[in-house]
Amino acid sequence: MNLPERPPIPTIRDVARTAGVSLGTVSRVLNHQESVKPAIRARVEAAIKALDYTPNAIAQSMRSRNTKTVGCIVRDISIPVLAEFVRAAQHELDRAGYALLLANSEGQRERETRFLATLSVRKVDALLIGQYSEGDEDFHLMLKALGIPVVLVEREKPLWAHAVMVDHGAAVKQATVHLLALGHRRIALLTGAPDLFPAHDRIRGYEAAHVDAGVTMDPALLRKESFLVDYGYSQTALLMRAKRPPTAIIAGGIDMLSGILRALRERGLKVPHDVSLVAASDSDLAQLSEPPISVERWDYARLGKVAARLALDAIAAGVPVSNRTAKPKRVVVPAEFLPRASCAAPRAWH
Amino acid sequence: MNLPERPPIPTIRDVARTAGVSLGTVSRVLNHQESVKPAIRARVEAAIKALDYTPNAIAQSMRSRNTKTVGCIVRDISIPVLAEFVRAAQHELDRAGYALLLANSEGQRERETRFLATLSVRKVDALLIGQYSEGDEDFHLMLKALGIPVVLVEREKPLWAHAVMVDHGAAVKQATVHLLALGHRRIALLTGAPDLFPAHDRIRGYEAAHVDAGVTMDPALLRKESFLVDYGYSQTALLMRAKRPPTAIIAGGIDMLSGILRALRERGLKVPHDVSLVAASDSDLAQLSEPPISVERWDYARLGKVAARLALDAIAAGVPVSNRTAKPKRVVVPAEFLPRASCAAPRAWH
DNA sequence: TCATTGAAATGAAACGTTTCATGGAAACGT
DNA sequence: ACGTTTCCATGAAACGTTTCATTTCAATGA
Repeated sequence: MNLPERPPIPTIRDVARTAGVSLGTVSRVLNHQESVKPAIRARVEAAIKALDYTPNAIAQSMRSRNTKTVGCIVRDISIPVLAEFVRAAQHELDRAGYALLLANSEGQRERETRFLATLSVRKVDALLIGQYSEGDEDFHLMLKALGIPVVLVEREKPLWAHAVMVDHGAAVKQATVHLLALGHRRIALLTGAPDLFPAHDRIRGYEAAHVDAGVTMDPALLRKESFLVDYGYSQTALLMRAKRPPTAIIAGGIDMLSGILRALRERGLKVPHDVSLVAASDSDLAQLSEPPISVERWDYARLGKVAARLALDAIAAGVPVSNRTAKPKRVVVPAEFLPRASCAAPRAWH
Repeated sequence: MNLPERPPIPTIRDVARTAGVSLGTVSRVLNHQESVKPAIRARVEAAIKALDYTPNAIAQSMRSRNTKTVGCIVRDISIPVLAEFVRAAQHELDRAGYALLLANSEGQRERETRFLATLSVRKVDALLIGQYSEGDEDFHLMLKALGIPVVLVEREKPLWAHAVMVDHGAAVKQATVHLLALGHRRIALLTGAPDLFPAHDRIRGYEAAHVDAGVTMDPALLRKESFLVDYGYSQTALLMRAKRPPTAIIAGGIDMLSGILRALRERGLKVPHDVSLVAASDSDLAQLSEPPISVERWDYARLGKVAARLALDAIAAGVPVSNRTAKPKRVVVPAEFLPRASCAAPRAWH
């Protein structure tokens, strides 16, 4: 019978006993590295080695009231740009000894709130989140109630939170300017609800370019209801079968490109012959399409790294909320328009 | 001065006091739901509501010695197939009240071992891992030392661990049969080191198809050193400039397609005119390429779901390792070959 | 030489749960 | 009415740390 008993995991108490010192001393050797005589320190370290002791992070968290863990809620980890974000954030957190607790909101408020509760219970030290909607005051209160630093990803509200965002406005403005210069006068922009930062920032760039060029916009070409790939598909299909279709389409959602391409293929439309195209993020698909697709591009990994750094800094700075000295930090990552063969003069000009 | 003091977070003790019962009773109301009189239960629940009490997960973990957390180490979360895996796993774990702690190994043994240590210290309840190398005995010992259920992802060793894998052998065999039937006699397979399951399983299918058809293989066409996209690029370039290039290429790495396409483009080679092509996973790129690329396909999300289920079941089953009654479970997710226009008869036959 | 100091080490008290050995009361059989 | 069982509820003891008020002890100054 007698099962091969797994030897009990040594505790700090065992270390203290082995080294012939007190608990407190061992603890000080482990952490603060404060005043402890070299001779004693050596004894303790020898005991640690001998027992192969590692501190129990749970017990440490229990007492010290921090978990060295950061939560992360993103819309969909399977979107390459977001995956890259998570990857970079995890890397940076890891370097600081922090772990990443991940969840997909799938763009659902209900999943977001549920996960917020989970994170609250688990006492994570900070939160990275790209929320479902920016306007929801109840949700802002829930965030505040967490009592931990919050770093918004591509969101501006609530105003008290830190945030990291991409300069979509600049990139889309460049793209629009480029298309206008090519002679396009009917440029469609497909993006999400304008209460979300990436949408209204893109719209801002889109409108600014038109205004600068003195070109009036057709409101029917500004589609602003969803970032999702299916929306890219359906709106492209809709627009291209309209009486006056656009001569160019700017995708304003990071994973919209495939939907748009599918819709165009199904109607037998050629890029850029029938319509010019700009995607909202670079990807293998954009690069290897025939022709290659122009894109809005930024440093995806940098976004994650910056978000992680904001979180770590805020944790280090201590009590964040309701401390009026601590101004929220806002970092805007630059973005640019990268023209490729998918943009050409509209057909009428040929 | 006086800062707006955040009201102290209520503990189980406060609940007990408010409800006028003992700690143990509250605990029983919260967990086991064992015998506790309806009247008392109601009092306790009222107190919980009144105080807006939520149990502290850290303290629970401390005492109950489980963290309701599962660790996950993957090569690269930014590879869509793996992202989908993680997403599905997280979803399934979440349904069971478990959180997912994520790390990228980036295919480096050093990062794997470091993260293993992190997970050990944090006392996760189980681990999902696609290791860097299968043969490493030291690493197997480290895994065993964790003392928790381990679910291998696309790996077979160590033998005592649970595992979930994809039936690459069957899919690649189908693909090879298809190509052979089209008349191809020089089919290249680009894959990873054969000590890793996805590589040797694919090789098995590749060889089986050749043997069945009585076609002898050219060992020079079997490239088995890496799953990485760069390897796809370099080997394609190499093979296509050889004296006797292959007439078909099978990608044996989930993110290799873009590298192969790039190499072909650079040499001005057309698919399927100059070379037929099969990718190792489906993707927007494969579907929207001109022509669409044939793929090995399986249910990516299912893989993650199954892995999570194996982990949860193993956790529920209790002490897993060194218990000879508990046989490791091995689940093979079916895969199939999906022919598209990228496969055609070799040029000589035209 | 003797108080005085400061540094170094100690021991006990938290942290917020779960669990377990008790205890008390109600319900039962005789 | 009395012992026995059953059912609920209790209170204290863990779990493995950190921290803080003490104690110890050697070094310092007068």
